[in-house]
Amino acid sequence: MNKSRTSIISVAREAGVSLQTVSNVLNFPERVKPETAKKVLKAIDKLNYTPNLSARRLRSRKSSSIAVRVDSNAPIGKGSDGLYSGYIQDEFVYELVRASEMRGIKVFTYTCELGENEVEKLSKLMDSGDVDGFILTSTVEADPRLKYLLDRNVPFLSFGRPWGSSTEFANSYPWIDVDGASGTRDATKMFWELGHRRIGFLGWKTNNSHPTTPKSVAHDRLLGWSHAYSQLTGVKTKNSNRVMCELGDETIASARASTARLLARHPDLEALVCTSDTLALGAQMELAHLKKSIPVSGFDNSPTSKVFNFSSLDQNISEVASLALKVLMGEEGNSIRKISSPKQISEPNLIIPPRLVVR
Amino acid sequence: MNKSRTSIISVAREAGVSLQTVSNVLNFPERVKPETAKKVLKAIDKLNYTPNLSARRLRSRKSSSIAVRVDSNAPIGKGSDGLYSGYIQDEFVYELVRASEMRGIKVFTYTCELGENEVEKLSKLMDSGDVDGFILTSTVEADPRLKYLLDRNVPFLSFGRPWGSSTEFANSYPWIDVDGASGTRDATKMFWELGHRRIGFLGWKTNNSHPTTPKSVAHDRLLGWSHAYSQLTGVKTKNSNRVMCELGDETIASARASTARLLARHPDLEALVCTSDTLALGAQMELAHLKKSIPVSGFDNSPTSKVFNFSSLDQNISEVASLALKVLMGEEGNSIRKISSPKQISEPNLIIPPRLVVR
DNA sequence: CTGAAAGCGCTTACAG
DNA sequence: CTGAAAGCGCTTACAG
Repeated sequence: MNKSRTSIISVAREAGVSLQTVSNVLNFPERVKPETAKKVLKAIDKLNYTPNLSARRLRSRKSSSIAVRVDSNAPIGKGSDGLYSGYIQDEFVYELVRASEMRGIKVFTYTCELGENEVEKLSKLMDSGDVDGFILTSTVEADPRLKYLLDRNVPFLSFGRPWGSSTEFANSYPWIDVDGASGTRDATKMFWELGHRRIGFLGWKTNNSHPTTPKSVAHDRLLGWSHAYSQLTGVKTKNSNRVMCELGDETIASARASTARLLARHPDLEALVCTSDTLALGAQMELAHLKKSIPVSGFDNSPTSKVFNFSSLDQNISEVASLALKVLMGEEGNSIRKISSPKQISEPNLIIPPRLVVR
Repeated sequence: MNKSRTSIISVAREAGVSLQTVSNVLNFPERVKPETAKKVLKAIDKLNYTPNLSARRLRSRKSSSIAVRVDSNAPIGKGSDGLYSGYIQDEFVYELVRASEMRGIKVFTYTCELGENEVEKLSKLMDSGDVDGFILTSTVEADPRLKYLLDRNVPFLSFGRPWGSSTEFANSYPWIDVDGASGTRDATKMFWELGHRRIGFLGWKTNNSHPTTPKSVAHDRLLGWSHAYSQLTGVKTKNSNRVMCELGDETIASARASTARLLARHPDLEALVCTSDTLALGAQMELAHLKKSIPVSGFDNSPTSKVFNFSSLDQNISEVASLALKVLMGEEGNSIRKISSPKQISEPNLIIPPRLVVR
């Protein structure tokens, strides 16, 4: 275990240079003459030297670390509104850790159970010097985390846009999100191009009465189908679409009931765009039960969609994760930059279209 | 942002004591007179002081942190043998982080894609002083991680016992696991007590020809049903059980085919114990297709089992996680202890029986 | 039980 | 481009 004794001093001695030169090779290679650097790197390799990151963090006053919350999938209806499946959440954490490794930063995880004060946890993580910023998921309107982070000018990014406009933070913080409308639009067009003409929609309940700007994930995905279908059929009346659409809960049972109702009204239905893989599975089951064979599409491209072989929309979580870090850290490098003026965020770039996977 | 300037010095000044006393209050409260401690705590509270953990780690030479790998669920057949579902893996990470918070330690996450050298990553994490130990999942025979960790005397624990006996590490490292046999036994007994007499089994393929000691997760769960059913029926011949059993892959399609074959041979089947929730779902679907109504049970108590309303076996991941830390850190405290003699591990305590959830 | 000093291993000014 | 000094904020010996 003499490795733990290998410090920058031994490397400097081995290479015949000063401590500072070794430090420069590690942190500012461009400041060091190539041949000197080579000597140092050789010594590092020979001694199998790894910098002590606590010392580095203490002195440099930056942790090169971020924190992300991990949630349990055990309770049904987790997260802000129970709409995001655990699959996406867990993939996001994985891709975030992966992207962070490529950027040379570390990811701390923390949890927050019902009733716990998450702001206090964020605050401790910051004040202890362990993290330089946060990645938020499942934000809600007037989220106390947003207020805390904005007030203290703590760098962060939210995966998920601010829905609703009543919140004071509506467009004042950095976020990245997946373009739900673009996804259901693509699915609708795909079915149309395959020759299907009666294309229905299965979605989640939403309280909004069809304004043009989406007010929730549920509404966003509904609008994608609605607009695309109106455009394709040339029928502009909202109601004509509405009757080909059923909204319910994120459960198999709800999806089956919705599908049954939809087919009762429209026995000539030819395809079904669904807001989630769960709903698509429910629809597929009900269709099988009714001996009908029409294609369905889901959302998330989860293992479920692969196993049950229906088309789905891949959220490109890997790209979302690396873009998240780009917002936090800039084009490259491994420093989390202070966000002094959130208004600089170029929002149009932060809505990622999902990728249609046809099956 | 003057909070970042709040150091132990300001606290000491505020409380009118020396630095060391403040440090003692934080780390060894028993060494400090109660009234002194009270003064100090008051000052800490007033100044909203949070210790700088990098400084603490640097000086004390311990990180009070562990690392765990996070995996993607995107590829089908992930992990060592594709048997553990992503659900359990992700729940385990969540529960581990949760348990760690209660112990006052932090959890770093890292990833490892195919072809990457995981040992190198472990080594960097240790040598940088960022972690004191590891939690391993999905270990395989002759796992290079085991060799590295054992050789270097790095504290670690594996979630998952060492299957197979050919490995040189077979019983020489600390692990914790779920008792698969106990689970399928309980499910079998439950069906028996409900009055069912012809209880079949759906499992994963296994290469082992029924020795008495289980050689894999697949085999372990098979034996649980097999032994319990023999005992209940009084029939000791292995073959009589064997014919009520079908083994295949962890897919819906395989489960449906197995179920169809089983029912063809045994039209009088009354219940079906399955090795996983996926298999149970497949069985349930095939049974519905054949208009049969017999109960099935699965394994993991995943959301799938809840949604499709069949009995399942909860792996008690929360308990597994806190026991994992107990192995690493002892009964209480927040220090990861060096494992000098692995033989001390009391293995019988490390197999956790799953909890049968009847639906 | 409490205090003054040393030092963990780096990086950051500051000189040359 | 390189070097000698200072110091990040703690905890750990070591005295009293």
